[in-house]
Amino acid sequence: MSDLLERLRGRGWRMTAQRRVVAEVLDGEHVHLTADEVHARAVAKLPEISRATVYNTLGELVSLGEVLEVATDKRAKRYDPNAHRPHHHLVCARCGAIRDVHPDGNPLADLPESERFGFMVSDVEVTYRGVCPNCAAA
Amino acid sequence: MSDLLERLRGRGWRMTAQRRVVAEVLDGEHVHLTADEVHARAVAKLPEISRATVYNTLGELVSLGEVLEVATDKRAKRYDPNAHRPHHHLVCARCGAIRDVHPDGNPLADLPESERFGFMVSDVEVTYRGVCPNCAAA
DNA sequence: CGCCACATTGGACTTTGTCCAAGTAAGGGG
DNA sequence: CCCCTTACTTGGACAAAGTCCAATGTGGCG
Ligand SMILES: [Mn+2]
Ligand SMILES: [Mn+2]
Ligand SMILES: [Zn+2]
Ligand SMILES: [Zn+2]
Repeated sequence: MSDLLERLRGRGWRMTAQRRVVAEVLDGEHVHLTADEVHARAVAKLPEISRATVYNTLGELVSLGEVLEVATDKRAKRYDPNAHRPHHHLVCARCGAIRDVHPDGNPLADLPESERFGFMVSDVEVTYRGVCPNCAAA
Repeated sequence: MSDLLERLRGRGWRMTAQRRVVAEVLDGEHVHLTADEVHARAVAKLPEISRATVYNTLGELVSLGEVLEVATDKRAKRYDPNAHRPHHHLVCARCGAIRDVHPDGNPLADLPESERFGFMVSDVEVTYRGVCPNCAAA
């Protein structure tokens, strides 16, 4: 994630403690946190960071394409730092656990012309739902 | 949609003016309204209907499987009365217009065992995004 | 018709997110 | 190395979306 910090510096961002902490929180595999979860973890490292700054920073990262917004649950938006490798999501319907997945095939190609209604279709988001091994065992 | 009212009566629902109005509002093709939009249209037909009743009724319809919740935008949930024919959605990124679509192929089959992480995968939701003809013209 | 379990209501409350005016500090120029 | 400019941060007010509840109303059976 320090490459992210490099890229941001390159884009003229001022490097603040707050932005460094948000970037740190968004590091790792299968990370799909809500804004408030990001804030809670950021506060653990930098107690005075505000909710507004977390929202601002996440919004900026999204508009730079460094982080994706995903709508896997129907409540809060989740922020996905894995923006550079296209992927989809597998969500546990019971506990909400989220995994990145890489299905075969190209769902864009599966949408025939007759089903496009004149739209310029550019993107597709696929969410698989099921029950994770943990929840199935319980 | 009067088949819906029949089915509900069969399930022991009391037939109230409010429930009839909500069912009426949810009639038609490509209908994907937010709860507040449902409420606004219901009020036009029955001015004293409350927001709480609209939320209650929508929730009941969803848990009976008569209506689907879809999360095509990242703001309010949308309610989809087309619950009995499986389909996916095509959304305009500019104006939010939503169309039902029926892609070829079965995306569930495209998720290899090695990408299932032990989940029992039962469902998949596909959202295509693009620009509708109207917005492209403007 | 009368009853009562179920349904509806309005408002308070929660969650998620946005906005703003005032204060703070990054970092380039001197 | 310090100062100044300007971008950044902050807390709190506000808004939108949704939940909950005690009081009230009513569908439909007997
Ligand atoms: Mn992801
Ligand atoms: Mn639909
Ligand atoms: Zn689970
Ligand atoms: Zn459009």
